[in-house]
Amino acid sequence: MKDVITISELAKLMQVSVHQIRYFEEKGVLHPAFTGENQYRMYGMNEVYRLAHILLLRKMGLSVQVIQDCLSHLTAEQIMPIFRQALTDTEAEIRRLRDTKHFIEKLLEKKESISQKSIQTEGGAYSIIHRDEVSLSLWFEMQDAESLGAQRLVEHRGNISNLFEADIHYVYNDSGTIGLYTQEENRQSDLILPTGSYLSCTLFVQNEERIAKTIQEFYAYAEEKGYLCSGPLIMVEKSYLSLFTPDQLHYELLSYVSNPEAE
DNA sequence: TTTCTCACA
DNA sequence: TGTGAGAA
Repeated sequence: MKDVITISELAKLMQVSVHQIRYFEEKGVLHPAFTGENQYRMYGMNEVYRLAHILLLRKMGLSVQVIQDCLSHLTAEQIMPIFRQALTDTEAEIRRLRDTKHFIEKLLEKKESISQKSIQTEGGAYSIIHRDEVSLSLWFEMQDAESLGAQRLVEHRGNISNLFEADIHYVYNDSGTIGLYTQEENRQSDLILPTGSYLSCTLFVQNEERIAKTIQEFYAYAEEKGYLCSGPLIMVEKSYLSLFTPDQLHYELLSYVSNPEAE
């Protein structure tokens, strides 16, 4: 009696699916020790080790084709660069996951900080906040808020990575144009928002038409409270916050205030 | 239970 | 690179 096991026993032993074992066979990397009269595949210790190796290499991200090469004809010298590449790819994957982790942390942080915001009015939640210096790079300029469409995004794509994952700053210039700025690491700085106090209004709106009205209300509020606003009006779009309320757009209006102690 | 095949993500 | 379903 030969010391062999069936495919389902092998699958259970190595914690893979029966399907997967047959798939490896189809690709030529793992063959049964022999096939019984009933056409059942039977596997021995050699195959157990072979499968263990295959699974290790799969874990390293190698394709089944490359695994086949490694386990058949390649020399140790030929295998080394393949493993070095696997290391490089793994490091890239770790960076990607770390970025995703940072994004999720930021998401939760922002959500919580907004929930705690003060003075709720009809138009939005107003507060005076301190902001550290922010360096922005110009993405592109447009004539008015309505001219931002999908076509426009496609035109200017490429200049920017991870669109909509980061804050997008709309800066209203005196000339009437609107500059779209992003906060990109190691890019040239086109606009510096100085450190200091800002009047902030966070708003969640169903449609964009509401925004123009809110901007008026924003300045009316500042005047009523006696705040001296200077510099351009900045509107920060936080599209990722819509993950919490998909039917609403999330913005923060900001204006530098030179007398935060007013009121 | 296992095999094979086809469709599908 | 696998998975799911169905028939034998």
